[in-house]
Amino acid sequence: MSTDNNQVRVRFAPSPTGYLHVGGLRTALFNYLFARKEGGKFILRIEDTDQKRSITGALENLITTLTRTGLHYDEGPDIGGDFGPYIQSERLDIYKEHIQKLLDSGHAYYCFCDEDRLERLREDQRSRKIPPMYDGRCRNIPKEEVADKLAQGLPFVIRLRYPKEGKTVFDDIVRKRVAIDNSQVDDQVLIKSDGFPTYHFASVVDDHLMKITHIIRGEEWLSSVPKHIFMYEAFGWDVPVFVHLPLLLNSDRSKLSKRQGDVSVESYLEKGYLTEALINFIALLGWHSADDREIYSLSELAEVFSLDRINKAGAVFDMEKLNWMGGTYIRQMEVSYIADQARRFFEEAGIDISNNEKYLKVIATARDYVYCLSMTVEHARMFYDSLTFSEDDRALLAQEDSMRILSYMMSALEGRKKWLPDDVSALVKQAIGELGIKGKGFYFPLRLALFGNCHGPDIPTLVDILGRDEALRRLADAMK
RNA sequence: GGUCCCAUCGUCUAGCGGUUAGGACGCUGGCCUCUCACGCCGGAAACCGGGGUUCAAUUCCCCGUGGGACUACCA
Repeated sequence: MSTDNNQVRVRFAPSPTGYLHVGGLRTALFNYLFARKEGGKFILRIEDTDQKRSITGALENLITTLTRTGLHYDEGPDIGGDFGPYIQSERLDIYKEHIQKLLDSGHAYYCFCDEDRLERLREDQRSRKIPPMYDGRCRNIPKEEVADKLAQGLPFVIRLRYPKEGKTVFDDIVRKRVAIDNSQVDDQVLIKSDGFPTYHFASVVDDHLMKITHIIRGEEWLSSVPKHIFMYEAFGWDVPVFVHLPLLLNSDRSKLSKRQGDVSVESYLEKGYLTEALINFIALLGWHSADDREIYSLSELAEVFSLDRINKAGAVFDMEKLNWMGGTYIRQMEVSYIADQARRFFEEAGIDISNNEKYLKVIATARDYVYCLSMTVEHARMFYDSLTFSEDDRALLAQEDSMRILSYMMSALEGRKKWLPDDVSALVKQAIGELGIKGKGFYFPLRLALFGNCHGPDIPTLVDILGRDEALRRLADAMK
């Protein structure tokens, strides 16, 4: 597994919080697409440096979900790679080694302030309307005093000694040139009192060691870039290319959150949105090709994707359009593929689909009505469960014309064992002619008897799916 | 509050000085059809405001307004 020096290497670095956020999926997707487009490597790294938030099973779930969406990575915790380990909690020694360098060079310092003091400090600053920031109390403690406190076993954190003068100017592929005053940048905690690194420190160290060339992540990180650049330079490392993606938004334009609907990829998968549709939809949030085309497979996206067509403005996650795309995909894919994907939903619902020929026909019909696979079950029930009629339904079926239609159809169907759709079609025409009942007057009672609803597929399709015997049974039932 | 980012139909977006401002979702009219759905055809719908620059601004610059993000020993 050799890597040449200018090969693109990107990473998706989620923290295992229990589920994969759709915003995370978008970030993963753009990283994946860029890697594929450039013939580079896509790496999965787990950022589990917050012990308080670590959740058991979250890692496995994350990997399963990512794999299900087809975003296969080249290196990661479960498959390894040349730059592991790929889980930050397993890299503590590496961080320890690197923080010492920063300590030695004076780019970082020990801080013994406890959280109470920090909290009071922030409160005071807020009330005085000044930006809440560390006041630098421990910035210049003499070496001997530090050694003494350490020897006493006092709890400490390690902070970045960030310069307060000047400004940091950097380039971002999406934002172009960004300038931030150094006075606005805090002395970020790099190592927490539990010995774990914070995001800022761990990601800089890991991105360098893993030879990451492009950091593609959400816009919420934009304002912390100066801290990161400062660390790269303190270590004497090359600074990677930054690509800050526009945020995914709720319909009220706030950052997409759990409170306003489903944000977990799993929940969409559970409802049976096709991963192809979900990926395609997500790809169009913040990125667009030069032409008007909108339907792309994952591999097609990888061919046309480019960073310079990423938008700046946040994008509202619009369920209506997702649903449209879901339906479009379900109709566009092979029936057999949809049938395979939908199978588990039928099994969960306890519907016997062992008759595969029938099942395929049911799916072929149901897919015109749905945008996710779980919906096919509801549209298929009429073909499997026995029908129930409302009072109004009963009243319609009991009408004299209805009875004439049903008994006519019954005796006709009984007359022959094998009925092809064309034959049923001809029979229907004949019935209409002989009974002198046409249009809805004819079709509604008949469809109600066969399907349990006046609205739905045409009669030949219904008979074809049900089969002659079941159709007869239903006609008889409806006449009771 | 401070800093940073952003701004074309309701939503996702095309546009990179001169266009009847294009497409998609949704909405809507029609066609297909016994109905529903699918599908097809059409319609309404946008350049946040004010200054500049320019022969010419949706497009470039500035200010304003609005929205968002960040402002933790969370990521």
